[in-house]
Amino acid sequence: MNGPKISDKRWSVDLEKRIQDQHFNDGTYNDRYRFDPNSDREIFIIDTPPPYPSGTWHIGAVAQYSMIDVIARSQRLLGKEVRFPWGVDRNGINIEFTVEKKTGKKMRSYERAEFIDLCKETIESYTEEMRETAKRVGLSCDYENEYLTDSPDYRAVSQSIFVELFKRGDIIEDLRPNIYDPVEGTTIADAEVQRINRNTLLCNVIWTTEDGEEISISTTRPELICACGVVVVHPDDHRYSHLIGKSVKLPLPVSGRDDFVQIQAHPSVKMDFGSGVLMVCSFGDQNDVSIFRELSIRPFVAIDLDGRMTNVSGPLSGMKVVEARKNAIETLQKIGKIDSIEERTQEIPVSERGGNPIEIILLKEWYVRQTHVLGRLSELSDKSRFIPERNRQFLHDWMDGVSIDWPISRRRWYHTEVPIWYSADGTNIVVPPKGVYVQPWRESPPKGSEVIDRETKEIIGDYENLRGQLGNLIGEEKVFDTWMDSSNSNLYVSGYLNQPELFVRAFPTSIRPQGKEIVRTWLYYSLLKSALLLDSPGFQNIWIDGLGMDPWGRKMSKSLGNGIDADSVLECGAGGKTGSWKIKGAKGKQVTLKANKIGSECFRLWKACDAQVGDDFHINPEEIETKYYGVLTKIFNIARFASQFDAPDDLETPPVIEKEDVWILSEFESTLATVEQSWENIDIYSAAQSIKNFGTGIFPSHWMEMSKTRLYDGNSSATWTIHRIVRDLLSAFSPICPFFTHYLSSTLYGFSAVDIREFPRLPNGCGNDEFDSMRSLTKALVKFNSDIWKAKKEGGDSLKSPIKGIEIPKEIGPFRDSLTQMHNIS
RNA sequence: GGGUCCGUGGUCUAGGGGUUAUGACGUCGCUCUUACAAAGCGAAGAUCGCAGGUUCAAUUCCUGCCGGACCCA
Repeated sequence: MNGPKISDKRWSVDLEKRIQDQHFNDGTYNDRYRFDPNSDREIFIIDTPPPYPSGTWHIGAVAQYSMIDVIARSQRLLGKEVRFPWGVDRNGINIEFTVEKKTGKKMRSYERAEFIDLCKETIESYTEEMRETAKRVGLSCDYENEYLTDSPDYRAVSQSIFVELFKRGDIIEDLRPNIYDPVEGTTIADAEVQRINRNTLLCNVIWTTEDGEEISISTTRPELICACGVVVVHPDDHRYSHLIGKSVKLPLPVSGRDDFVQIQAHPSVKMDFGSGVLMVCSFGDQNDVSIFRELSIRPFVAIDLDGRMTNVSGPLSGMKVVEARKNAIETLQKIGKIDSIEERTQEIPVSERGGNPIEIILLKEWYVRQTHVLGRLSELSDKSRFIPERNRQFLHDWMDGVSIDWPISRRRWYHTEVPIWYSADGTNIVVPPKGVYVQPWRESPPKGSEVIDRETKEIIGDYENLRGQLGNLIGEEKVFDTWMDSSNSNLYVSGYLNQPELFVRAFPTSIRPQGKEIVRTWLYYSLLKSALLLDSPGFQNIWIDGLGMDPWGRKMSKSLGNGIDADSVLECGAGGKTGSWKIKGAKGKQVTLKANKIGSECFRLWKACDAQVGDDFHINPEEIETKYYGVLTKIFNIARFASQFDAPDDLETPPVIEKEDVWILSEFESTLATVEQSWENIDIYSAAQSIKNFGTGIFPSHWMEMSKTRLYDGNSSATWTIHRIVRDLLSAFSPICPFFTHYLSSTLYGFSAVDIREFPRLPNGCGNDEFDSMRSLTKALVKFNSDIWKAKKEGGDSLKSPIKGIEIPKEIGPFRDSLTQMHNIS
């Protein structure tokens, strides 16, 4: 017996940072966490969500990533060969907006190449910050093999998948009404539309029928009267049944079209909205689009790509939509066609990224066909396990609502290019070969490209041979929706195209961890890709976590002012610096939260212990500290206590084990079994709870107190037991607190808990046959100890003071000597 | 309007048809015991949102309502 091997008196954030520095810089990092695709072990690939760098990393997101790391480390602990990739999603309109904002110039005022360079530079600096935070929170990713979605490598895979799907006919080009953001000048997908409440003017406009009857039609979009193709009423609405079949005159002047439209019946009309008569315009909203399609009415293009009114609107032509609306109302008022105007709040669709009211515009775009595979997709997704199971519903809800194909082309720049060239006459197209990244807007097709008939999709031949017949090629200028790239992540990390041998072993990808808010996009599109390309489920496990909320249960957001920066929590307590957060609450209240020390280990422990997967979790730094820092202190001190007794050389072969130790070993074995099963089930919460309960509960409070005398006497059974338990407990705990357990296990046992590749279980010879009967004594033992503690407390005695007249219950008789000494019973 | 989840001591939370409902934080009291006061031990504190129903038995299952959060239309 010596002094404790651990010099630090307690766990601290500074110690944590020292360990981290060493961990990342002593040259062992890559060996530890590298993925070996040729390993004989079971392959476990994690489709890490590639984060989008935007300056600050939200604490809720970091919490989620730290749990993905727990999954990675726990699977390694179970002996699997884990690929935990570090990818960064860098395509997209976000970074374009950032650059526009920073420079004060809109994208289209730049040369395309120059703008792309600016985006790349800007996003690189954000990416660097993000890497640091990832390391700080302990993500054991393969940083050496980082992938970036805007790299030629990754984009080549995206483009190859596009070409593959195009050849199969699953990607088509078509002129269809599309959701369009006129301010940013690009098409967007259904999934990118958001609804916000806004005050609008509902105008009741007077229209006159061919018979001279006046009817009132309510609309919030009078500027679209010029695009009206039909006026509809509900078939059951007796007020208007006599009008069905009649014509009605448009109340505003138009040009180049008939100014009468027919009145028809349609069940989609809400009888109690306004007057119950509805004008249907191309393309006012999704309902308008479907009525046009249903009644096969020829659409009028009323709004152009710049968001201006076209010729059909007569005097409004050339005006922006908002201006045209104002003008239309004025005109209608002047000619006495306004019955009334009321202000009301209305939900209007806006683009998620730009926040601009969207329009529906007829455009030629590229689409991934999806409506035809929804049934199959649903079947395939049933083969994936959802964690938690109930979150499967989010996917089904979204799939139930999918009714149109996915438009994947965008009129932006910092994205993957649609890899297509058109022949001069437009009848043929050229596509690049597999695995080559191309930028058709500024380069010619590379060697190995193919010429395909644009209509039949038949392959005509090699570009090299046919180039003379194609005329001057026109490169496609459009790019992919970013989801088109990110929805390939699981294919990419599982080796699709680049590592075919691995891909056979590794697909479907072991696990997709993600937040529930992107089920309709990232998850859905990924599953769609796997279904179309491979007719396969895509994932074995889909782990869907809840969202990080503020301490009052509201979503954290910039606009609410209730966000918490990740670094402020991770660095809280480093160098003596404390943390303080001003958070806006409901009704203008503001609260200041304070904490002295948190750091990554405490933060991870909190997230692992505090909420079941799938539940939204409240983030309150004060609570993280008060509830979980003490747990680290406790376990730290247990290890420190153990370290003063020399560990037996052989922790594999038990000596003769005494009753007290058989008892705690039986409890420990049961804990280990639960933890192993929980790690197998990807159930972080249960694993964390079991470890915490054992490690801060009966082990120190009951067994250690009961065994102190024997430990100080150098009893071999007690010494073996304490070291075996501490050693294995640290291993089992290492996925949650890797730096903490790394430090303690290295100091005590000369190896790191994070390197264990076989889940620890107790050997034979620990009295295993008696485990069940011993474990049944726990309740009585705990009760006996509590009673004595209580009695001493009530008598005002200290715990070490002697106590008389205590009868040790028969069933815990085997522990008589230990208990007598522990409580100083005389 | 639809979906999902939630409503359990002051706060957060576990559980789940059947003894005195789990744990944590906070509160209070005691204790510096050869690991730990940035700790330990103990105590008080809950008609398990409301109203019905099923059942021998409901906090748990069902229905409705109320309240909250998120997602979607």
